[in-house]
Amino acid sequence: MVVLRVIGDGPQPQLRDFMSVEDKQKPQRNDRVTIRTVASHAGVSVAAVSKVMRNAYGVSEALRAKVTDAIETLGYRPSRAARGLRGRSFTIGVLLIDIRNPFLPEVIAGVNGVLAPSHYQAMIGVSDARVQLETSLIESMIDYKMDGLILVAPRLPSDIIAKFAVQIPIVTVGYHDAGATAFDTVNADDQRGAEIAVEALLACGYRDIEMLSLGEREGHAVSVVRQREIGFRRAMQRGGLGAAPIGKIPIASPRREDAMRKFLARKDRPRAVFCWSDLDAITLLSLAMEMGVRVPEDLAVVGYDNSSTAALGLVNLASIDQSGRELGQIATRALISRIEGRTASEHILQVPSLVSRNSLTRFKDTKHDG
Amino acid sequence: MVVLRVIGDGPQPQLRDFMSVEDKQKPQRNDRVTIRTVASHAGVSVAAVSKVMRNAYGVSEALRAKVTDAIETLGYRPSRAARGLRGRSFTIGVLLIDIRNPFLPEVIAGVNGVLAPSHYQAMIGVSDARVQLETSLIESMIDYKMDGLILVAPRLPSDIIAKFAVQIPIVTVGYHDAGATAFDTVNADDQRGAEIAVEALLACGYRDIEMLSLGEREGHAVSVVRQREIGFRRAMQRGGLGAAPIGKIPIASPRREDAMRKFLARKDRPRAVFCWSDLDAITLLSLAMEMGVRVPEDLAVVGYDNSSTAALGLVNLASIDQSGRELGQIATRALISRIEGRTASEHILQVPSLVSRNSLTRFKDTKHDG
DNA sequence: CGTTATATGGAGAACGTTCTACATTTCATC
DNA sequence: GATGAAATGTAGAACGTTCTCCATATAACG
Repeated sequence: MVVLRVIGDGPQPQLRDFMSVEDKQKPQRNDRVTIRTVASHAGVSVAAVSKVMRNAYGVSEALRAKVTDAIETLGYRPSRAARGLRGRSFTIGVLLIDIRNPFLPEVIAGVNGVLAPSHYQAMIGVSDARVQLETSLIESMIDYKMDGLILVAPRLPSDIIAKFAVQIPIVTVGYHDAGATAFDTVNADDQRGAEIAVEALLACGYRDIEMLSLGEREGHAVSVVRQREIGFRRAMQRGGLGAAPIGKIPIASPRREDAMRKFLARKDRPRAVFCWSDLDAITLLSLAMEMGVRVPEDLAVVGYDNSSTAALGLVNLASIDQSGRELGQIATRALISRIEGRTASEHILQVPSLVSRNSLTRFKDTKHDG
Repeated sequence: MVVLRVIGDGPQPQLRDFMSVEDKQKPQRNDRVTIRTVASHAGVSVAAVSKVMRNAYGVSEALRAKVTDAIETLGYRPSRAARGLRGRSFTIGVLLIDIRNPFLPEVIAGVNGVLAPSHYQAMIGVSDARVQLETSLIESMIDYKMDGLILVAPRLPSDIIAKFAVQIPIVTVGYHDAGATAFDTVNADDQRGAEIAVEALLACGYRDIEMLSLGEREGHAVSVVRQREIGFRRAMQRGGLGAAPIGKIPIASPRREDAMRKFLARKDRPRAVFCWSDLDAITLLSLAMEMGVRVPEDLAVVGYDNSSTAALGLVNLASIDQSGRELGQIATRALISRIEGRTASEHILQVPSLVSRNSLTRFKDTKHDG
């Protein structure tokens, strides 16, 4: 019985009440190979098989061979759920906010690369940037008996993360709290990254430089946005340019482009801009083209993230590369280390680098008044 | 004890033998509220609390109130791992191949949107497009006792998916096997999408049209690539243009751009091209710009996916929109329906639409020889 | 061979929940 | 009040694995 439906429009099938699980329970899968099957096949006890699986002390080579042979013959795979109930589930949870963050594919690739040779598996949960949703997702991961969590650019306050870290090992990526004692942080040095951007602009001869940052909701010093602002100010001061003007792009979507258009339309628009993230920098480039602002002749632009879109010939955005892949790798190793018992916190900063492209070339004094 | 490390380069901490879990086991968390705590607090049995949690038959309002009150007072959250061992874990696994697929953020948003009001949680696993890795990830999800799986653009043969579908409810997205009886398929009508692209090109006056598709590894009729080719051929024939030339972009990365450059450099290059996916269409636009091929004057381009990058002013790619969000929603509802007991398979096709942009405008006979 | 130390494998309970069977209570009818 | 049907709440076992304790076997030494 096959149903083929074509949907152009029309009503969607109604989703029934989720809580009514009375009518049909999980069908019984009676053919699963369990630890009992293996023990029986190998002629040993269940506890012996478990000892072999856990690489526990007190297993002879003869027993190990018998059990391993039975496992291979039967194709036994332990239930992660059952394992997690008493021991380890060999699962690492990764929490992502905003799956479109250009950073993320690389981080995930880094995580998966480190875990690939192991028995660990990464499971990803995607949340919106709301404290309640993030909290709920972390709780679900704990309820799942995952062995540890990597939180990527979490928006939660430090004290809430610390409360969770009492329950489960946690490593954060893209979260600057070097004072945290209950969890680890792994970051690109976002201050240094912004400094590098400014230094590159200065080296190309620009002096009239501003930063475009993100609006007020990202108020905490732990956020990458604030860190990049700090670095921007420091590099501007160090470059002898006392003033360090920072414009804010509102978080609310319909007004972001308005703010960028206003920036581009300014009579006193600077000659160079460091934008806090590629996502916004690329939008800025698009609007600049639309409004007849030439990049880099009228406005040099440096972004942050070195996203794959930035590298497109059509976009050609100079950008700070924070190597998400390496951050993912480092975070994963740190988490495994925590799972294995380390309690002293570690805070790791990786130095970013600039990838230069056509949005940033040598400054030319090509005044275009009006 | 805080450790702060800055990494520019240098050796990474060595990852210890994962199988040696002897030295340190999961720290005991003795303060977790369990079903026993709730039962004790409410003065009822464990089974009573379980019945309330499962919304099972045979629960009085008085008992329900007592238990619900205790649950709220204690902040009880059931262990998903323990639940999955006998009943449902209320978890849906989503398997993604290639996290950069422009389709995916929308699909995930659709899935999460449907699940948000429920007790279900989506957990995502990311795999490379290799049968062994995909298989291993699906097995892990089964071992985790997830209630069902959504496979997004899987590369596995149908019979392997069917074998898994005996063990766990499965819905596929972006996988055209309308004959499958063991699992559901939810797709954009990729044939129709390609037809729409060709029809739009014809309507704009183009007659010299080719398709750029993906190379031979995507050989199965279930793949979206083949489906788009079928639609292309049909629409070309229907438009009275018998020949339906389809060029192939190799899968291997360094040679993809070579193939596109060769296409762009052809003396007999067509006046319009339908590209199988935005990812390659956007690269084609970049190379066209670099090689002085004007879009759309020399070459009109239509992509597929309506990715967010296609919408950028800098890119401005006309593209077929398959509404990943809706596909995610439909797939999720279908999966819940399967989890609740439906065994008859369903195959759902959603009609895509064209989003027109500057890469596709009215054909003008502006011959530029040489 | 006897003694001591160490290694090994298994019994039984734990982990946190769901499921089944059924004793008891409640409700409706005469 | 008696009878029968339906509703209710609980006891005990199951789910699949890990952990702890300890009886026994093995190895080393005098």
